[in-house]
Amino acid sequence: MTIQDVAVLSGLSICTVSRALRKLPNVSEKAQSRVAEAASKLGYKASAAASRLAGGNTGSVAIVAPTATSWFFSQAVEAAEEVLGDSGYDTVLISLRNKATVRKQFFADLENLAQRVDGLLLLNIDLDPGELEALEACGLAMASVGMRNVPWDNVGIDDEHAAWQATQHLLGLGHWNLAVLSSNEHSVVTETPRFRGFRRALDEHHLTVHPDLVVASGPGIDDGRRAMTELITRGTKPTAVFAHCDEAAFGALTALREYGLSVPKNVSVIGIDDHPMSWFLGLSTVAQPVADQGAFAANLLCERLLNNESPHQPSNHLLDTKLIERKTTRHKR
Amino acid sequence: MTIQDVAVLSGLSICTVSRALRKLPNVSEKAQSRVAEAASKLGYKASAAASRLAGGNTGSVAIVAPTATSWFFSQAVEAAEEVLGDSGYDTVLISLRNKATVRKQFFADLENLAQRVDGLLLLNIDLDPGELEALEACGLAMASVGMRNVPWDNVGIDDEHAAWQATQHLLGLGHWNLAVLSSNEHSVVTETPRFRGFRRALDEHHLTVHPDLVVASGPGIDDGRRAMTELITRGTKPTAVFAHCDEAAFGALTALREYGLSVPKNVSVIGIDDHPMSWFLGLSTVAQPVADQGAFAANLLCERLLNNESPHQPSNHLLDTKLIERKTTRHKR
DNA sequence: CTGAAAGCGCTTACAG
DNA sequence: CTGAAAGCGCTTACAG
Repeated sequence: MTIQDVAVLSGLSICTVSRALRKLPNVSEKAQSRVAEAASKLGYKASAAASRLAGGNTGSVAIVAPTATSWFFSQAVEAAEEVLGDSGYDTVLISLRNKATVRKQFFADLENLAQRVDGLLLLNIDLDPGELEALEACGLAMASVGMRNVPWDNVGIDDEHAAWQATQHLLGLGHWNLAVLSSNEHSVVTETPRFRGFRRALDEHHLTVHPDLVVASGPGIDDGRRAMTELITRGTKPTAVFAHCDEAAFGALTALREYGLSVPKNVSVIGIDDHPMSWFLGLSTVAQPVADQGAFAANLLCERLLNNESPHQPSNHLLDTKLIERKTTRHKR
Repeated sequence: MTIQDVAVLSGLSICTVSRALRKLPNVSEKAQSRVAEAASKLGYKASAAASRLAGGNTGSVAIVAPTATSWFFSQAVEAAEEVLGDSGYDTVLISLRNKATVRKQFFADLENLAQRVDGLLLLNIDLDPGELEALEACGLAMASVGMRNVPWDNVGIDDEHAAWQATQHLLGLGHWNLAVLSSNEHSVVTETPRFRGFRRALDEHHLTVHPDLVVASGPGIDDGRRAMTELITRGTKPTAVFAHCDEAAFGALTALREYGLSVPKNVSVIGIDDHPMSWFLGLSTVAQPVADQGAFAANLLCERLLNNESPHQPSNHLLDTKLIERKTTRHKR
């Protein structure tokens, strides 16, 4: 079935039908409703291929994630896929698989991708200048989750505040000897937002960050375990530790257990995320709304796709995070 | 850039170029290599839209999953996406979000989907007869993971054997008072393969399944916890429990802890899957290769897509599972 | 083995 | 507000 069938049934030209279907201006209400009726009677849906070829849209958008296997990305992706689907878009999934080669290839292929999709939803991709440039050059509509200083709509959380909430919780419990498992990207020159939040909370209590109590940790359980082990073998004795994410906190829990330290009796532990396993493990944490971030960003992208004529200021939306006290944090004795 | 550019550069007609690019027969080697050279020099890639419209392929395949958020599906999806990408296909993700309405809509829209993709990779979808029919009618190439008795290539594991391995492990440890957290789909009339494996292992030891020791459990942590709690409050005293999947086992672990029962001292616990958290929690389990299943099925689908002329017998590939002893199973005292 | 021509189903100026 | 015509970039018979 083609647009021709709809044209015949509605008694109008395919050209008018085409316009009516896409709700373009300059179509009489009468024509509009006749077309809508005919189309729905026929169950007609325009061929994506034909419409694309003729200069229209592809009807699909790509979601690009550093990896598709982490709980964070799989939830964000599913939520985004839902809103995209509701707006009639197919979701093409592109995982960079945490590999530099895959990533490089993605950016090299961007121009080709641009002819297959209408927009890009980027999830937590740390862009270097060349990549940013390639993205801007490809002409696709964009939106992102968890990115900073990008020239398109973004949604995320206030990482500094989340870290502040976690740290403040520990401080409020009477702890003052705090360790931090800080993300790998952290360094003396470029503090991560979460580290900044940690430090700010200490500042407010007139405490200073002790260098011996900050240790780098990747985002995985193993990473957290290794970091915590290093902390313990250093001989420093924090009474509480703030891990930059829940999985790192899980690892810290393991290391603590391995060294016979009891949580929360000897040491309190808190993370950020509210990973699905955190409830199960009783981990105190600061929850971030993952599905909401994906859905919100997808909505922004859809809006952008619908009226791409109107240039607008890129917006940055920060969703609320929330402290969740469970069993790994306790008042200092 | 279009096929015309390649034609000019190679000094051949677009028609020959088209054939050469798709490696169709009846193209001289000389033409073939000239075209290949010109195309690579230009970085040419055919427009998916045009090629689709002209009766060719869409260059994309859809992966359909009951949900995209579980570790199993996100791993299978990522692995499949990798092999599809390597074969030049875009992956469109469709999550049924565990919802009947979404599922219904998917099947209703199948005909439209069929014009947007070349093939379907189905992950663990339990088909009713009508759905199977719709799938066969849509004319797409197909392959699946974890499905039974389907008229297309499938890859999975031998569930009965995996359950047998887990149960046999418990039995080998001297346990004979075994409980089972069996999947919800299990009933007296339709035993699940995993339950069958459990029963067969008992049979081989001349043991019988005690009805009081089998309890239904969904696949989630909560489900497992509820099921284990029921078992405990029933007053039955198994010395070992086999959970049909790791997450249910996690829940069982929680319930056991809540009732002051120590694992593995009082009770041994084993699951199936080797969930990413199982290592962390020390759960004994029977590992199944998840990424491999996704990748394998994707490969079968690609093969099918390449030579769709040759009709072939649907194959069913069962990948190996492997017992992993960790800390939740121990010899009966 | 190769090429000229028609056509896939839309959209986009351009007239009216 | 509406329609006739051209064209998007390929593939597919059909000749040669």
